[in-house]
Amino acid sequence: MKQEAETARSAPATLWDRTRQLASREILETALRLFTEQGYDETTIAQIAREAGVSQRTLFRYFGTKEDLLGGNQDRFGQVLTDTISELPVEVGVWEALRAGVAAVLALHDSREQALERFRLLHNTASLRAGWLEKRLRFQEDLLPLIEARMDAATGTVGAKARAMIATAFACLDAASMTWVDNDGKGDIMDLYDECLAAVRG
Amino acid sequence: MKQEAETARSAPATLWDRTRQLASREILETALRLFTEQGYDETTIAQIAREAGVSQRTLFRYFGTKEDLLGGNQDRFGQVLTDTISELPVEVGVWEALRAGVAAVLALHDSREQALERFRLLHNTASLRAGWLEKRLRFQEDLLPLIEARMDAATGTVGAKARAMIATAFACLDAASMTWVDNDGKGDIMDLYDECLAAVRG
DNA sequence: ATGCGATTTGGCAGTTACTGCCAAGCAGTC
DNA sequence: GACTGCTTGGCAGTAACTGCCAAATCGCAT
Repeated sequence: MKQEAETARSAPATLWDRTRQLASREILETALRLFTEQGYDETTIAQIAREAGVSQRTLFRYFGTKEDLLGGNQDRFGQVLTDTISELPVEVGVWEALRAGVAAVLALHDSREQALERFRLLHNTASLRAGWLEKRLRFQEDLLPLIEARMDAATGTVGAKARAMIATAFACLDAASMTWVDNDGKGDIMDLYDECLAAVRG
Repeated sequence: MKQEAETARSAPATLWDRTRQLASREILETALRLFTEQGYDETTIAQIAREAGVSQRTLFRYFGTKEDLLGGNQDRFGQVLTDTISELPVEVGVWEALRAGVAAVLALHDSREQALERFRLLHNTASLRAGWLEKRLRFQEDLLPLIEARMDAATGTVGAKARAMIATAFACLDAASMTWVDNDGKGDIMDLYDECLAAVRG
């Protein structure tokens, strides 16, 4: 759980780790292929396991839930988000900080095409949307102290305001990515984000 | 599906309907009691059915999913939301319209205590939050045309901006209700909502 | 009140995601 | 080559949910 740092590319140490890595990739690719081919809900774990050549039990050991099979492990998003913002100097305002966080997360995708495919899958599958929104809510809560620190703690309900601002940033990201998908990936998401935020802030 | 209008209080027509109504209430109350007593995830359908004196199969015929057992059928929220906003004159601005919609939905709760209990359950149960957020997203999409109509269609990406504004309103409602629950229901939610929106649009 | 037709109910089996348990297999070490 | 220990696979079980069929129940006409 710890040695899979950044160095894992060239020194797989033991054969075991190498096999693990291989199996992991095989499963992930199979899953993603099937998801895009026939849809998320229509693809069963049994099918993925069968086509990837492993048992269901093993599959669940690699990826705890069906959602984890989407790849680009989403817990990392939260990590990058908080890291990015916490590394910013305190002089940076709330909105700039949030924008930087959003940009950092978006930069995590390998390619424009991959991002588009993921967003499309996400926006078109109810069960996925639900899980994603829930996970994101947790990220928002993690961000709370970081954002509160950048507000003048004069007035009383700082928590509520900070929550609202964070949630608004994500709301703009949602609106931007939805529109982006609707336009088949034309233009830049961050531009759309800025446009959305501008519309909200009057 | 149609005769359960507003008149159903005193004229249950046939015995069947009366029995149905009774069973429905019995199931709902049992479910809500168990949910608040031992938590949503820890309560099984089997237990609810057993304690309500019906078979699981029948329970699922009354309420299609476990979430439906929360009561205050949430599809009605979306209805009230769109109805309220669509009945407003076009001169009313976007933010006022959204505020009116939010207020109307909040007014749907029977009592402050009931609202508090529901919000508490919602905010403390991950699986419920996920489902609720998803459902809400659909409401937001339904609202889109209504809100777009109130914007000057001058600039290009009206859809994105409208989505962002709608989502922001809900974001503020979220922040407000969360804070409200944290404070054990002290104060008025709409006041918190206004505060949040002010902070965002600051 | 009796019987008929329509509806509701309950039980049973099956599906899907997911977990615990235990035995068999295989990498790495001596 | 035998031993140690991680990994794997199979099996059973759970929880939400659905389809199917037979039995109980209701409403109504006779």
